[in-house]
Amino acid sequence: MTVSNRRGVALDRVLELVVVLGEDMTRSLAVEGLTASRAHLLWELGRNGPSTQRAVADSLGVSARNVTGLVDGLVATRFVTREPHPSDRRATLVTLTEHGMATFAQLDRGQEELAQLLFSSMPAHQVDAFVDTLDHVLARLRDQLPPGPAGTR
Amino acid sequence: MTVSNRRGVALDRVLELVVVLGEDMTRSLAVEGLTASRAHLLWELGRNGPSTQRAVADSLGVSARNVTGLVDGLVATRFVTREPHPSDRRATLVTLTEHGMATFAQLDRGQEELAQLLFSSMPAHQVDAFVDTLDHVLARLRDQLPPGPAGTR
DNA sequence: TATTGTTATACTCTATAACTATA
DNA sequence: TATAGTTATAGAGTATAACAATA
Repeated sequence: MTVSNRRGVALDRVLELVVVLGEDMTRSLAVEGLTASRAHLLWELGRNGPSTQRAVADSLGVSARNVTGLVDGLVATRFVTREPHPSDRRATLVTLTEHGMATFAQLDRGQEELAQLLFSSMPAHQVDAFVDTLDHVLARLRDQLPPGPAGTR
Repeated sequence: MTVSNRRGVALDRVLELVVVLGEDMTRSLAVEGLTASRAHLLWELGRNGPSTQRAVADSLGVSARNVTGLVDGLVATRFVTREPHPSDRRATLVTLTEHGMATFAQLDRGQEELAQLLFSSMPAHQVDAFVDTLDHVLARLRDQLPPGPAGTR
């Protein structure tokens, strides 16, 4: 441990959680044939329905060019299709295929299962206290952050 | 929120923390002229001292080829140098420059400051309870994980 | 023979800038 | 004139495989 006091230990644990959770999700997604970025896009489509690439770029907080590449990849792997926009011939509506919708549902179920795995054996009051502490930490982080644009969500 | 119950909320907060903390660290590192991967390498050197690329590859859990590239980048930006290994002429010792050492010290200080920012206004018992909960969550995640190699730390 | 690090090659994610088609 | 999405170009991170130098 680099920081030896109580608060340093807390931060160390948080950073460890970031690493372990990231590895866990990357592994799960790879099984579905997805990368983290593509899964994020798929997730937005599952929540918002068919979307223009512009809307996707804004919600993910990445460049339009990047979205072109991500959609190319998801089209090649049959998760989404590009459909014509009904009223704007410049735009395309990125749309989940059956496979894409099924995968979205599966990711959603996986998240529920993960929540159960992590917290099911914990008493409600402890979960609530944990959430309160996380809210506190998130508020501190946001206070420090620049008021810039940054991807929503 | 996709999961509406108490435990789903807890997981949502954790995932949010992962995102926000990741953005915060990426921003801080960019100021120093580092990427996350290069900072990770620099961190290992700061903790372990001069190391062969093979040792670095093992501690980061990445390929030897990747380390060649990361070290190339850190050499170009003057954070490290490649020094001959005293007894093995195949190997190089990746070594922090003065600038690299100063940057490592600064990252270390930054982590302490972050710990203070996040937890200083919190009573000790709450910090302890938070750490206990994180330990519980980490244990659950590890139980589920494959016993594979994976990068340490 | 085995190991260290490189070159060769390839894929993903990311960005900016220039350009086409359409609003 | 402004917007949606593509092509062109570029850099970082990642990987495997083949290879050279050395152990």
